[in-house]
Amino acid sequence: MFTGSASIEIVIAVIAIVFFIVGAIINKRVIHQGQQTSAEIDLQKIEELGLSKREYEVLCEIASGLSNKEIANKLFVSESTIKTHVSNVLVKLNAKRRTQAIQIAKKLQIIEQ
Amino acid sequence: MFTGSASIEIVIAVIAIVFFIVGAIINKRVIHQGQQTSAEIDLQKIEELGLSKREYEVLCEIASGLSNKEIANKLFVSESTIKTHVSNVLVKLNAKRRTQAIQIAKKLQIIEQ
DNA sequence: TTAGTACTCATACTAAAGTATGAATTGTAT
DNA sequence: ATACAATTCATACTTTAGTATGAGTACTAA
Repeated sequence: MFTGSASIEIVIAVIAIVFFIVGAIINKRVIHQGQQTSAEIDLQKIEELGLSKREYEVLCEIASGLSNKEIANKLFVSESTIKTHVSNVLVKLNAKRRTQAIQIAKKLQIIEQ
Repeated sequence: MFTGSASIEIVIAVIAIVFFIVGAIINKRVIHQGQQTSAEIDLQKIEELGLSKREYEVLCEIASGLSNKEIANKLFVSESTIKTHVSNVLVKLNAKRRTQAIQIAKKLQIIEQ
């Protein structure tokens, strides 16, 4: 009886430890995969903000440090078009400046860190 | 015997699942703590760039999305002083604009991501 | 077909950012 | 004491950024 209940406890302890470790390892792999593959951009939040495809493109170029003229050249449109997009982005992100828009976008996880 | 072994298996299964989850949770917390603590700002690179204490301060405020006037108010100096600092920061980081300075500073790991 | 949305562009403006120059002050190292 | 770096500030200027408004085009859903 003593030996029996003791062996059961050991078995349980071993199982507990093994699965504790397995859980930790699997969790680590999942997180690392997540870090490598997805930059974790919240696509849903982009839609919630009402950002159009083009506006989001412009936001990303702003975050990469480009001027309106440079963005215009890159996207093959006029600078005035970019200004329109930028203004819309600022309203939708509730930002006063493009630098603030970058910060807000990072916090909302809608652009790369 | 059937009921006995079955109940033991259930207990073992429950313990396995519980410790699997516990292992995963603890692992996640450890990782998150690690992300919080390590900001990994390259102080040496700041010196190499020749950024002064005040210039670096201004750079950080730029990155947080503030305007020159807002930075001036925060640091209790005139806007013209901030403009001087900003110009110096741009030269030292080899940036054309403040948005580009933010990007470069992030790549050099001299500001928070 | 029509209403709506997204994208485009222009013009005209105001505001903010950035440059250039010169200068005064302070603390520090030689 | 003096040279030096850092910080501060101003004035004048050019360049970007951002706002406001109106309008044309294209695509899509009702």
